[in-house]
Amino acid sequence: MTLAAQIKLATEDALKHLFPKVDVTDLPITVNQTKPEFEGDYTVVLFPFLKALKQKPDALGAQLGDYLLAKTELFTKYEIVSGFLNLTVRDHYWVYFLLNHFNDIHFGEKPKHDRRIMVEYSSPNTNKPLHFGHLRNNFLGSAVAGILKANGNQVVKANLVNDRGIHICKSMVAWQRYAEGDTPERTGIKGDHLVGDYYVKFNDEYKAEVAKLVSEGMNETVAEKEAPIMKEAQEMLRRWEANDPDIRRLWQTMNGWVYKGFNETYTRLGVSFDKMYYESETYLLGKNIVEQGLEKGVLFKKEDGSVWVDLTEDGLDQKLLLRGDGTSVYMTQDLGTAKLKYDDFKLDQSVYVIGDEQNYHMQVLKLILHKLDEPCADGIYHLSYGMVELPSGRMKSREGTVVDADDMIDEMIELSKEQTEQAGKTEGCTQEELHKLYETIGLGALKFYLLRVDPKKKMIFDPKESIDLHGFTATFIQYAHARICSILRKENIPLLPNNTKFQTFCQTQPITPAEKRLVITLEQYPTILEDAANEFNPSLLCNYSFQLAQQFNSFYDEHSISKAENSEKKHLRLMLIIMTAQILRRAMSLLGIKLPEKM
RNA sequence: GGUCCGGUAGCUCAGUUGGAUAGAGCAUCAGCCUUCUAAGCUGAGGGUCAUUGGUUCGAAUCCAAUCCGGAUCACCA
Repeated sequence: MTLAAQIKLATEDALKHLFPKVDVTDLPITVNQTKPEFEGDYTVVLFPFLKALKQKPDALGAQLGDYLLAKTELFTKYEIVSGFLNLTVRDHYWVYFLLNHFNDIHFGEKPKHDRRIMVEYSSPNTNKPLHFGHLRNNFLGSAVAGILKANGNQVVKANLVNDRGIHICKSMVAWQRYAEGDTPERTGIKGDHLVGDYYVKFNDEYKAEVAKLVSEGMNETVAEKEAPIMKEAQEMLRRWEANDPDIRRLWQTMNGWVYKGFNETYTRLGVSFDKMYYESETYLLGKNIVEQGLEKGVLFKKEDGSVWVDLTEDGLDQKLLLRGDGTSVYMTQDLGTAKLKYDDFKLDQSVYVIGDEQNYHMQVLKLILHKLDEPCADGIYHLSYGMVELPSGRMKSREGTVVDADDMIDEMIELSKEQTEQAGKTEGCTQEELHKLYETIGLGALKFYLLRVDPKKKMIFDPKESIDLHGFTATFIQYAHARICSILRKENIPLLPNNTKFQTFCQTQPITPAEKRLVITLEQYPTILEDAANEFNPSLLCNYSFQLAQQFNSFYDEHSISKAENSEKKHLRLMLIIMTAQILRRAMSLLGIKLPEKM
């Protein structure tokens, strides 16, 4: 149990004993870290108790403080400052905390239990390469999966690939028309980029054809439907759905190129999946659910035969689920896929990492499943994140303003190379080591940059101002870690200290403020890790790790480890930095960020 | 128009189950490498927490209204 939680319990216990006639169970007990300008480590806020207990702050604080001092071993003294009870924690506590945990690799993590959670993320379209916005999605999904796993959950990482539909046919049509048989092998272009180029080509051509028709006097909306290349794409979709072997073969070939490209990118990003779903295999699902809904009377049919759900009672509109001709819409297949996932893995929770533009869609999805009494409904959670925008506004592939994911990775690695060389840190390293280091720093910076802000906030990225490698960055954390490793390389670590000597030691020689700040932060890691899982929010780990690294740097500046005053002090400090490095490494690894031993 | 999300330092963001004088990073300025890695440390300046009202011992945080920005409300996916 964390210290804050212990203090809370002790306070509750104290109130019960001191005021046996008052029901104190509902009183809110707030335990905070004491502000640096006051003496003490943790603070109990007294105000909420005053009315119920009919007490003055000073009197109550004194009673509480005396009780806590007498009944627990935790504190050495207390101070009451205008309604706040500031408690000073015994140095013993911190020393024993370190002794117990400094070498525990899984500190803060929970043992495995059988709650099953699926995290669906990435979910690319196979008509174009991944862009900057996809990076946020991939890092978020991957990080959340890691965080949930560290909290003991059984996690299934899933990717639902959008591999069919009119947009895919557009790339195919353009390739048929203009590529003259070009392949990734022949052109040397990465498969997803090659296909993406033809998607762009389609749009250019389409625009030209529409313009031509309009110049010939056709109404624009009509022209948009009549453009020959669009009709070709629609015809191709019909043939695809009718299982035309030629079209299916082309489709498989081109998707194969894209997957090869995606896999290269995924490997570089360090993201992976346990289960792949393909829309070409799921897009017909959901009809039976709709039919059952009709039988139950939850859904209704209109005159033209189309099937709807009425959500007006929930403050929403009516929503179409099957067209008049019996074909599905997007929502229909999502209903089916939700059930499929649930049946495949017996999920307790199903997390969808999808942009906030689909908030409404996800709300409706969950609502409909509830109305249909589908057991998968309860577990659905939409991890909604804001778009990554450019200073000029949203990225638009048609206007060529997208920042390509592969380019971005290359740029970050190049940037870290420049900065490493500039800092003169390349000496004594092999080319291979340096290559690895640049990748670690570049990718780390990219991931941290995208994960450090609250997922639900949209973020603005200015490509002209490259991502910083100073301050609140992965580089800062990596650097602190490398410094620790450097010390540990030079020091022999006596793993079993003499306990009695240690006890005398920490009674006679108090730990310093810098040491205490560091160990207090170490002690809070379990709480942060748990919060990150509860809120599906990796940015909590970014903030925490940065704070920890910052505190290590101050500590490092103030105290020498190798030249500590005596061997006990040295040992204490070694435990401190070993544990710091370990937590940094674990926390960052959950986010997919590696920490080098030298940089 | 309905619904949802956001508005905190020049910029990017923490802080929102109500707690002490609102915090970081970047940028600006001033210091610190003969000493375990200066990608670092220490300090300074910088705020009407969008606005107004309410709730109370106490509000950036809760409630109401207003203003600004964004998303969404398709027989598209």
